[in-house]
Amino acid sequence: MAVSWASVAAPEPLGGVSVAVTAAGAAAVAFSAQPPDEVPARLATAPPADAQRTALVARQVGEYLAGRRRVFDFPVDWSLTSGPQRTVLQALHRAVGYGRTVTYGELAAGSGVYDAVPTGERWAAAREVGQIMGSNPVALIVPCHRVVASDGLGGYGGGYGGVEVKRWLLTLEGVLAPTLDWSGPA
DNA sequence: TACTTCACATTTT
DNA sequence: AAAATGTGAAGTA
Repeated sequence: MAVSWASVAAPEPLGGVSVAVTAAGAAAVAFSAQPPDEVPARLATAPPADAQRTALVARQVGEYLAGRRRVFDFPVDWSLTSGPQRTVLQALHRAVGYGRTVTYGELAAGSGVYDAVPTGERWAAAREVGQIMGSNPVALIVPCHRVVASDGLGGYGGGYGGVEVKRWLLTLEGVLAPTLDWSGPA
């Protein structure tokens, strides 16, 4: 296969994280310690990353999950995204740092993609942003977990248990107060 | 404050 | 064709 997978062990609700790395950067993330059997066709033809970079990505992600890293130095391979999705995700990646959050509506406005949408229909933009987050191929690195609903947590992909992951990540970053069952990244 | 209803584009069943 | 979706804002009690 053409991509290198950086697998990282992770605490509690995650279990593990795998990152697909191409020569351009991190292209996809899966919430499992074992890389998926199949990869998007786009990645199968992408130029592979050298072992050096793959190791770098694995190390930084590991440090982040351990609470010892706040920013990722490696670039993101946006080839799996397109159109408005790419615009929104890039806006998020650029504007929302560690320990910060934005609401779906704010991200929609900040990305500039929905400027033409009348104020009275902001909900539509917010919902579409939600869709984009849910289909974000580079979760974690593009911090889709830092996007919350205007009144609370909002949802998270990965089905039912997904929200648990979101909570864990936000607690890790100090956005949420630790809950009673919070055991920390270690 | 808490709960209900509406707005509506895509995607999945 | 029908239902659900990572929302937001306004209206009701």
